[in-house]
This record gives sequence, C-alpha cells and structure tokens, in this order.
Amino acid sequence: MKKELPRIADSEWRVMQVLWEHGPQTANDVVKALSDKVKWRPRTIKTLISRLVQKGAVKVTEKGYRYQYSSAVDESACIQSETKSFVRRVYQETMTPALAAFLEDADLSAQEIDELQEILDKKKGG
Amino acid sequence: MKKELPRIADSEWRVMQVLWEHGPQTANDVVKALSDKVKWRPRTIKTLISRLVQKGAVKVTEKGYRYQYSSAVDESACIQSETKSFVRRVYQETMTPALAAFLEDADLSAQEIDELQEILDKKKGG
DNA sequence: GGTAATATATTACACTTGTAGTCATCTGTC
DNA sequence: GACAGATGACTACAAGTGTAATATATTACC
Repeated sequence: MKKELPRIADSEWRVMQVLWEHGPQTANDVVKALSDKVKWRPRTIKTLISRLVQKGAVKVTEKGYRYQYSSAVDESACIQSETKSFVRRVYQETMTPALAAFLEDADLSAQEIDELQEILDKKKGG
Repeated sequence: MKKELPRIADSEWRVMQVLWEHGPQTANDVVKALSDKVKWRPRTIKTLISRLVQKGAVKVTEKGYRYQYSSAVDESACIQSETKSFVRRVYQETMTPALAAFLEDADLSAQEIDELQEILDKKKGG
C-alpha cells in the first residue's frame, strides 16, 4: 500500500531536508536550522511548513501547547520519485548519451568510480 | 559570452525536445510530432511555443507567410543547467548519489552498460 | 476580389510557488 | 487575572504553469 507522494516544491525541499535530518521539532527549530542556509524570514518558513502539512508531507503532533513537526514521507522514496520524474522530463529516451556525458564530466574519486561500477555490474548481472 | 538560459517549464521541455530533434519547423509540425506523446490540444502547444519565444528559448523566422520555429538555446547546455539545479535541490551538491540513482533508475541495455563502464574505466585509469 | 481555411495574437482562468504581513490565541509572569 | 510576548491561523499578492478558447489576420482558391 504505497502512499501517493505529494509534490514537493523547490523551497519546500529545504524544509523537508531539515525534518529528515533531525527528528521532530518545532517551527522555530526549523527556522534556526535553516537560518544559515537561506535568507528567508521566519514567516516564510512557517508558511512552507504549513503547506507541507496540508500536502501531507509533514505531520504535526502537539507537544504541550507547541506543535512539533516531523516528516510524514520517506526521504529516499521522495528522492527516487523526484529523480525519476526529472530523468523522464529532461533525458527522456536519450538517457544513455546524457549519462555518458555526465560521467565524463563528473569529478569523481577512485572510490566513487568503484561504487558506480558496482552498480553497473549488478545491473548487468541481473 | 554565455547567454543566460531561460527557465524552461516541464511542459515546455517537450516542445524544446521536438525542436532540438528536428530542425526549424512550423507550429503544426511540432503539434504533429507531439501528437502521439501527449494529449494536449494544438492550442496548448501553440501557447507553449509562444511562451518559449517570449523567454528567448525559441526563435522565429518567417518562411513565406508561415512562421518557422527553432531552438535558440543549446540542448546540452539546458540539460546540464537543469541537471545542476536538480542535483542541488534534491541531492545538495553531492553528485555521486545522484549519479548512482540515475544509473539504478535507468533502463539500460547490456551494451549501454558496457559503454558506461568503459567510460568509468577510462576515468579511473586516466 | 470574396470566402473558407489556416495561422497567429490576445485573453482566460485556476493552481502553485515564493515571499511574506496581519490577526487571533495561548501562556507564563507579575 | 491582565498583559506582553511567543506561536499559529488566516490573508496577500504577483509570477509562473497547465490548459486552453476566442478573435483577428493572412492566404490560397474559385
């Protein structure tokens, strides 16, 4: 019973990432965590949180008279779904040449190369 | 003198891909090319083309009394810029997990896998 | 040269997003 | 228990998107 993932907008990703990284927290905690990364007013962040709650991406629990927010959707599921739709949109059929260009272009350590090769090996092996 | 790339919206990508794939063409050609891929009315596609022209992503030349449209921005530059902003948003700078996810997600033939592996081999050896 | 067909331009409209402001409420403090 | 300060709810508003419809201009054909 996989639940529909809500669409998470660009700015909302920043909030989700905070919630995924640290557990349940208050709006203020999120504001604090983001304060050195983005230049948004606290209100803006509150709005983003509310929208995420509406979308069902974040859940609220009352803790005393303050709310605590925590993510309601799985991080890797979101990343995967987002990646899939991105790949489909931008790369479409021509995935391989693009991937090739990317690999050529990327600045990878030997270890990272190994990791990627392992993925490919596994794919080939089936 | 690199020109600013306009932001291309999701649906607009479909149009750009047609223009990149086949050279200059009329609005109707684009409509025809897309007709089996999407369920948009021709008007909708015309609108998308107009917006792309406004944004400077597509240029118009008069051919007789019909317009011909062709892309005004480089495909790989767009792909690269789109990918960069995607990676920044979802993966936060770290390219390797993104690449890994791409590779996992991609539907690759054995031969394509070989090609990619060769690239990685060369990179490592280099 | 008038008319149907076709192409392009203008307009529409609701939803999402970025970026907040203002109003109402709860709570701890004196 | 009244009030200041913190917190959350409701409201705002323009730009961008998805998805077109209607109106106007151009042209090929008879």
